[in-house]
Amino acid sequence: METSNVIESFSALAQETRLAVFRLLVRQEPDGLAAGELARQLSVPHATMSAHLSVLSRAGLVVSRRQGRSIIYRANLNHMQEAIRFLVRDCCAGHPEVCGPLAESLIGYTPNQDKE
Amino acid sequence: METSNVIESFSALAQETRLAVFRLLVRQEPDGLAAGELARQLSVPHATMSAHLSVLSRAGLVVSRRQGRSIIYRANLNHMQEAIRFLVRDCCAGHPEVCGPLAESLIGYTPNQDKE
DNA sequence: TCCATATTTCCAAAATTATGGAATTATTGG
DNA sequence: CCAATAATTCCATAATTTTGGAAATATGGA
Repeated sequence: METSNVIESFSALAQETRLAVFRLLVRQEPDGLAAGELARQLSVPHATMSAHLSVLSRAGLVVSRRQGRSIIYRANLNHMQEAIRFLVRDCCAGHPEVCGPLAESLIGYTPNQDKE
Repeated sequence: METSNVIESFSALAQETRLAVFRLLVRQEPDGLAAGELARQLSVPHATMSAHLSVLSRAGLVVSRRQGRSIIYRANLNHMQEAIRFLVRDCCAGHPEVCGPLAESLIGYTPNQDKE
């Protein structure tokens, strides 16, 4: 992933509604959610939600497909994976004391822990 | 890490100069770099760099200490680690097909690979 | 075809962020 | 104390982002 896309992706997630949308879509995988349903669940006007979805979409963080009258949005987990990889590479570069614990926490990961 | 700080951190990194500053500081660990040196190396006016550093600092991504006339900035790797952990938790939640490969690439990490 | 539903596009106002010269605040050396 | 160096703060301008009502576009069913 090149830095211009990294910036676009961080910028997309650096907004309350959009971060909430992305997190919600991750939890809805692999089904996704319709645009209107996202607007309703997050109490955001249609036009505003549409603008946010287009930002997330341009960044590559979500993908959409039409299904009847609705447009279903899904989180693009591969893209997120690439973004994380970018951060890890820069962050760990020569600093295994950071990388190590991260890797451990990934290995020991169990889906049940959901605390902040 | 709470979502407000996550947003602040992403927002801080979602800007060309600031992302460059952070990456440079990671490579300079653990010595850090003076504010003026950062401005010079990245060809940014002092006042502008100072504003960017204060954004990174407020987000917790960098820390600073005075040394004589200079103020030395360092990357806060622990903070970055927390930010990555947040992403991974949301991204992997119930999706080991994403989490697994990430963990592998962390385990198999060697500092020499530096491709984009 | 006509109507209801789902979304997006248009557009303009409000809010936030970025920029950088000039002034101000610290620190060190003579 | 004074001059030089290093940074930050002040402040105004420019640029970008966010917001959401109203209009336009697309789809499916009667």
